Amino acid sequence: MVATKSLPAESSPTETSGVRGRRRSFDMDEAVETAMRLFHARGYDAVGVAELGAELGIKPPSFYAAFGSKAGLFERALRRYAGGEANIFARAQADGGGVAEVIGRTLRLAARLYPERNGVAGCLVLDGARNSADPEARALTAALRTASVSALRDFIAGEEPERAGALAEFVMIAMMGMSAAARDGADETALTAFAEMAGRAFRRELAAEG
Amino acid sequence: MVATKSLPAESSPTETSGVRGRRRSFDMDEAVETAMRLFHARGYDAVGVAELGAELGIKPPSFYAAFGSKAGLFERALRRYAGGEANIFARAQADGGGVAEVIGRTLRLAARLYPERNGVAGCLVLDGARNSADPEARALTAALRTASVSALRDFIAGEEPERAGALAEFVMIAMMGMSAAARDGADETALTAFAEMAGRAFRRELAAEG
DNA sequence: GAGAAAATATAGTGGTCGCTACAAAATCGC
DNA sequence: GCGATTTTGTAGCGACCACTATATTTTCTC
Repeated sequence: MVATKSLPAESSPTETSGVRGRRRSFDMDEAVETAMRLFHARGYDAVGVAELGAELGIKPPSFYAAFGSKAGLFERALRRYAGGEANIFARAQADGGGVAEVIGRTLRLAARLYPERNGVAGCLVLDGARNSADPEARALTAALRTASVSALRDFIAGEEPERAGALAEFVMIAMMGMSAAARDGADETALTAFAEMAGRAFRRELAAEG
Repeated sequence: MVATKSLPAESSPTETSGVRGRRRSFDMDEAVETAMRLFHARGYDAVGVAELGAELGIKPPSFYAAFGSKAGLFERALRRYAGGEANIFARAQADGGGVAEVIGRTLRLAARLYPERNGVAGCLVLDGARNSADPEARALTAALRTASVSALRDFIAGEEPERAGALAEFVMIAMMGMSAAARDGADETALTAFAEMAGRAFRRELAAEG
C-alpha cells in the first residue's frame, strides 16, 4: 500500500482527515494509531525507531520529516490516546451523576479496559514511559498525569472542596495500581474486585465528616 | 512489596558473603548493594553493564566471572532487596497483631519507605523491571510478586479464608499504586493519606460479611 | 623459588540505538 | 513542457548495548 508510483488519479493513499499539509505516502492517523499500540504494548524505550518505521511502512527520513523525533511520535500517540476512548474519567463523567457515582464508574471502567487485549494492557499515560531513560518521554506522560489528577480534584471539589486533593490522589493511585497490575497479567475479574473495593472506600471517605 | 520466601536457591549458598569465595579485588556484598541501588533508581534496562562495571570498579571479564550476566547480578540484587528491610510485609508481621492491624501497618510502612530518597523510590520488585525488554528480568520480578501475593493470601486466610484471595490482591494492587506514585514523585504525606484510606477500606472489607 | 591456577586488563565482537547526509524520484506551480 | 519544491530510498553516522577472546598479571601450592 506504499505504492508511490505515479498515476495521477486519486486512488493512492494521500492525506486523510482533511488536514492540510504535504502529501505523504502513508496515512498519518493510521501511523499514529499503530505507534500508539506499540508504545502501549511494550513501553516507550522498548520500541525502536527501526521497528516503528517498518511497521508504519516508512523509512527513517520520512519518519523524521513527519514526526520530528521518536518522542514527537510518542507525543502524538499520547494525544490520540488521551483524546479517545481511553480517557476513562471523561467517559465516566459523560454519563452524569454525583461524585461518588462518577468515581465508582471511573474505577470500574478502568477494570474493564486495563486487562490485556491484543498484547496491550494498562494505561499508556500511567505506564507507557515508566523507567524510560528518555527525560522527554517521561515529561510527556507526567504532564498528562498532572492534568488528570487536576481534573479529578476539580471535579471532586464540587462536592467536597476540603479533601478534594487527597481524594483525587486516592483515585489516581488506585488507577496506577490497576494499570500496573494489568500489565503484570491481572484479569478483569481481579481488577473489578479491586475497583469495587476502592469505589466503596472512596464513597465512605467522601461521606465521612472531615 | 516483597516475598518472604522466593527465588530458587543458588548452587553455592554461602558464596555471597565473602566467607568462602575466591578472593576478589572487590567486595561482593558492596557490589550487589550498589547494583541494587542503581537498578532501583532507574530500572533494569536503563542501567548498562558498562556503568555497573565502572561503579563497581571492575572490568567486564571480572563482571561476568562474578555474576554470569547482567540478569545474574539483577537476581542477586533482588534477593538482597527481598531479604532486607525492604521486605515490608515481613516487618509488619514481625510486630504481631491481627490481620487488619498487620495489613494496615504494611500499607503505612510502604508509604514511609516508598517516597524518593537518594534517587531511589518505590519498590524494586514491583517496578524494577517494568517495561523491560528482557524477559529474564521480568520473570525474576514476577516470581517475587507471585510469592508476595501468596504470602499475603496465606496470612489473611488465617482470619478470612473465603475472601483471602481478593483481599490479598487488593493489598497488592494498592502497593503497586503506591510504588508507581512514589516513582512519579509522590511524597510521604500523599502516600500516607492513601495508605490510611486503603487500610480503612481493607478493615471494612474484612469485617463485612461475605 | 617454580609451576599451576585464577583473576585481571586490553581490546574488540556483532548488534542496535536514535538520527542524518545525500541524491534520485515524485509532485508541485506555471 | 520546465524549474523548483518536497519526499523518498540508500547508506551510514557515532554512541551505546551485552558480552567475550586473548594475553598478562597476580596469587596460590609446594
